[in-house]
Amino acid sequence: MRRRILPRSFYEGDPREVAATLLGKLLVGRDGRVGRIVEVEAYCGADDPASHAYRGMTPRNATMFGPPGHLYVYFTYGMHFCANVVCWPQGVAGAVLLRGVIPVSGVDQMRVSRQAWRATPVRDAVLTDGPAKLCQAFGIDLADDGADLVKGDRGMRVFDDGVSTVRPTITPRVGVTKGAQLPWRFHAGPVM
DNA sequence: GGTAAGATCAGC
DNA sequence: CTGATCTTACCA
Repeated sequence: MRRRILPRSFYEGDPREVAATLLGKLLVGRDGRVGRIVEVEAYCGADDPASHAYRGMTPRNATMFGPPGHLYVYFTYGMHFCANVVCWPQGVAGAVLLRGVIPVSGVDQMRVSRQAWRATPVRDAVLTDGPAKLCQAFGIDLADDGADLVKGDRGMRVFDDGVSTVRPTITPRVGVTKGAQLPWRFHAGPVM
């Protein structure tokens, strides 16, 4: 089926709704890298103690307060990048963390990117199944913070190719200590 | 100026 | 389960 860029309006709503509907969509990156989004988490800004935006705007999280449909990328644990899709209207912080994709194409390039600096081989099964892993695989770093996913100004876009997903599995978020009980993680089962 | 925690990952 | 690795935010 034909690929259609998700419009800006897709991202203007509540991160929890955007997260649920983002499952099954295609993350299209540079060098032909494409992945189907199968795991995401919603972060609800001022309403969410686990959100980087819970206590207001800082230099790091400023992108989250900007217009929706942009990428919010942050650096953490001294070595990893994580990528989010900015939601809600400009001025209201909220985002969806991209936690996992299934490679659709450009797998060779993903392997190369993931293998860099590593001595032992990276198994395909764990190529893009984590927020920092998919950033590595797609070559996403701080230079992509603020990238427009609708215009594709930095080669990153999100498409809908009409593929249907099964009902998402909903669980508490991974790796958070505050708001740990909130069921804001959405995981796709098999994608057809 | 000091420091604790962090939306993680890989290896044992 | 632990080590790696360092930025950020918060407190004094």
